[in-house]
Amino acid sequence: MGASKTEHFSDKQNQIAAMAKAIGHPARVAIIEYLLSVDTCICGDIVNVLPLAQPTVSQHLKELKNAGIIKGNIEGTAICYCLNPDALSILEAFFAHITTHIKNKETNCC
Amino acid sequence: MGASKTEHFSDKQNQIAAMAKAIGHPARVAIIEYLLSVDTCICGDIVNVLPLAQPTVSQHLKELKNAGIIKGNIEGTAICYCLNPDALSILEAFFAHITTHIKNKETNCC
DNA sequence: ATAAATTATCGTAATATTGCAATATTGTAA
DNA sequence: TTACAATATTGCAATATTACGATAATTTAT
Repeated sequence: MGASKTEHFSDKQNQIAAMAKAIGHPARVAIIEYLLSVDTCICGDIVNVLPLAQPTVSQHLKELKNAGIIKGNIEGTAICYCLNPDALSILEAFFAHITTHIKNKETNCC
Repeated sequence: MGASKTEHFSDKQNQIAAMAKAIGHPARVAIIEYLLSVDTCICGDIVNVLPLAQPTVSQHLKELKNAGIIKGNIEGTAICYCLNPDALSILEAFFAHITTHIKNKETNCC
């Protein structure tokens, strides 16, 4: 089939999955790391930094934006892309919750 | 094409992406949450908990295992699946690093 | 040995993703 | 207006993912 059965899972699970999926590509990890490293965040820079063609980068940016990981504002002839702290905080909390609770488990059998 | 250009990115970026990708499906988020909620972690339970057929669940477990998110041991007629603290710590550190550094940024322009 | 229970694998269909060339769109400058 | 620069969209080919029925493999119990 190829289509996920999202309706069978909770909103929270779908949200975490959608954001994780958006980060699940090395180019998009690279974009996130680049946006974190610069203060001014113009997309033109990103195209030059990544080893991908401009339409491909634009597509990756679109997916990150759809998932809420980044935000973008029109800024004249360029576009200002930035990380979205809210989305990344949700992911941080999710993984912090997991690692905290793993430690408290008695039977880590494997 | 459909094939990611993994060779153009760093090992670290590929590792983060591979793990995030593995979590990028609501069924696999549900599996992780379930493994976190129980002490004994037998796969039979998971099949009953998820709204998916047994082969599909088995496939999701395989992907989580390939990405290092979970570990599995043969346990008689069942298989004991557990979360892998090492992998989840890497992700936690990645997102903690991001959220920490976002706060320190001066120009969050969007 | 046989049967039952549990998980994995195979095969296949439907759909999604990745990547890029070509082209469109939008804003700036002359 | 026209030309230029930056980003988005379209269209397409190659590949990957998702899901499940059928079947295989493995272990336990009888």
